[in-house]
Amino acid sequence: MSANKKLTIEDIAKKAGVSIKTVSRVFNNAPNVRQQKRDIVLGVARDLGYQPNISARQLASKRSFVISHFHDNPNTDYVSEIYEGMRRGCSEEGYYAVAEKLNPQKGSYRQSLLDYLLRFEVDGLILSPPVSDDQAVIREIEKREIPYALISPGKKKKRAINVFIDEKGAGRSITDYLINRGHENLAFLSGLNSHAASRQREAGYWEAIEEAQIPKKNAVRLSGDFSMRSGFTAFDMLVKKAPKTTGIFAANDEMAIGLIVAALGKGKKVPEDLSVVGFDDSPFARAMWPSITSLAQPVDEMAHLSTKKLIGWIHSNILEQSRFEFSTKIIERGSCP
Amino acid sequence: MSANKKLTIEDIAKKAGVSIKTVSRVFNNAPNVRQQKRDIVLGVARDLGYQPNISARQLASKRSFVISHFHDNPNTDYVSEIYEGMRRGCSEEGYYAVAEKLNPQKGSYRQSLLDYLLRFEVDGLILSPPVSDDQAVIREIEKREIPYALISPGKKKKRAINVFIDEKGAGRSITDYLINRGHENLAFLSGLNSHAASRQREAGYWEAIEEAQIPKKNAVRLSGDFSMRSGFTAFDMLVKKAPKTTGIFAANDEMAIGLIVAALGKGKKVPEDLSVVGFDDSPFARAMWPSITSLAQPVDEMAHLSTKKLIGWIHSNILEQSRFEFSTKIIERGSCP
DNA sequence: CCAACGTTTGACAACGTTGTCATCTTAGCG
DNA sequence: CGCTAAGATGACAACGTTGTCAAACGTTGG
Repeated sequence: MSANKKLTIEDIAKKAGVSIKTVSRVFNNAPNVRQQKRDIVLGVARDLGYQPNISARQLASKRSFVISHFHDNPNTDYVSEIYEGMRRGCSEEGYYAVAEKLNPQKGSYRQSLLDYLLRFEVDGLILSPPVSDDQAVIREIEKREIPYALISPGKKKKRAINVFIDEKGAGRSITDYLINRGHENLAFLSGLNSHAASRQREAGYWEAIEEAQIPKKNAVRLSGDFSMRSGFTAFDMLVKKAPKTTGIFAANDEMAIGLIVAALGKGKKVPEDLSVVGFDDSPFARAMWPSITSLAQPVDEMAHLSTKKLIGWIHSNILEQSRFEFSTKIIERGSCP
Repeated sequence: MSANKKLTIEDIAKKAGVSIKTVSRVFNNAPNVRQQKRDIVLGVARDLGYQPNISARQLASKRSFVISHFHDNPNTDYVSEIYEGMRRGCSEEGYYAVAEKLNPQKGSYRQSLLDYLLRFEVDGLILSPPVSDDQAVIREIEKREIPYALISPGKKKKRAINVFIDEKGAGRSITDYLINRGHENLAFLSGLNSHAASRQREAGYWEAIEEAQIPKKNAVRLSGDFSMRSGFTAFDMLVKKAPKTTGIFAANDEMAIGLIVAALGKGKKVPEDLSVVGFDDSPFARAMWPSITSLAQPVDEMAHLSTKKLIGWIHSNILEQSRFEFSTKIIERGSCP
């Protein structure tokens, strides 16, 4: 239990009656070790509480055991959920998780990524939106043959691990959710059009509208940019363009909050006069009052899986499966019960 | 410029005409190296673009070159600002920055910290509220003689680096700010009483009230818990207890938002009927509409300084100065212009 | 001018792993 | 039953740095 002294591979080897190299093989899941010995070594290691020394590994193997997450996303909740999933995956495999915020000024942004790759020799990379859609960055990574994973990419890449949700399906299910609750006049509040995800969510919206045979004139699209403020101003637009609207699907929670605040300010009641569904299930969706019904994606799980698969790829040097789809869930709350 | 090959200490030694040990001494700022040689070595290293290999250092010196930030704070904006400041400081000094979220279930929380310390052998620790106020945790750290820094601790510790703002002074200046704008009926919306910072901010509030000779009956205290929802419900309390109030000081931005949303819902205008000042200058203070006047603390700078001083302490094994106070600034925005 | 001491320098052995390559087993096959 | 090839194992040299200790170099005071 208590690890007083520093254990080395040699202690394990001695106690297990094998050479240090065999112990090394076991810990690296190397082939050509008899199952019997493998079990003995693992048993001894567990009993003594042995953990391989990361530095020595790095030095001898010339690998860094560092996985880095590149992002350029002002949404710190999203980013830290990814970090948490990564950290879990890394710590299970004896890797370090590092997060690097890219300088948002275009131009220098790519340069800083390249500098970073040069300096730290990472073993694997995880990219999340919007970096996961930057083809120039991806090209550089592929040129260097660094294994990488894309979280929610607009375009799935063949030589990468792609982890994503069915954005269009999610858009459909939110819209269906509103329709099932009797709303006949709907609005979609879009995010930045440059985000592929927002466009896909919108496609799902229209698909659901069509399928439910709701007249096109009873469904509108408001354009936003993912910011709270754009949700706030979208409300004025809504009043002007489609005052009869009762059900709103916002492409993220922040816009939903902005819109709700604007509506409350104008004396509308939420959800009685206006029902709103958000996207992302951010902490604010919970904290807000009224709390916000929102579609949750399992970001933590997505990051965790990316990490594990990435490490698998690094170890085996083989990319076995490149696409992993996750399912989503609508969390019912006050803004659209 | 371009680093094609891996440079080692040996390359530098050869080119500078000294032994590798001397190069090592230069890079570790070790004493007893003639200034002349020091300059030569540094010059050669700069020309060739040499960076010491972290893993080899770790292995030989038995230091980990890892600084870890322990937190248990749901406010991801705050946490990621700390991480960013740390990361900057670490990368300047060739250290790794790692963030570890403690399991918030009491009980297991301390155990997981201890497990972590055992497993990863960090060189230094940074604690932020509320962990920075957990005396049991601090005791364990001191027992192990690991250099550590406290960000905004309730109690400053002698054998630690303490980095903080003048919470009481900040409370005073917000209150003065409201008074200077002509408000004669004020309210303070408190955070959790267990947070020392909230109590200190409140002390500043009362001090300013007293000094401005505002009758005690024109100043109230509403109790909240830092959550948006508690701000929302505080508004009802305000209407009941002190309907004439026009100036509000909320102990954080989330409560300010909750209160504003409630006020807007009841037909009050912000800032015309009700002026609100928040605390923390969180991203939501900017994003909200109306945007929120808030007191900003330089969290990033505080984390950066902590990191640098911590590394200095680790290197010299001497804690030179233990207290660093930062100044704050009120960012004027829509909710109290 | 020399002894005595502090300052500077370097040779070489750690540090705890993995890579390489040689050797020893084992299983399969004629 | 012997031979071969593949599989399993181990000895030992990397990996790039710092720690240790001894040697060389300066400086000071007598």
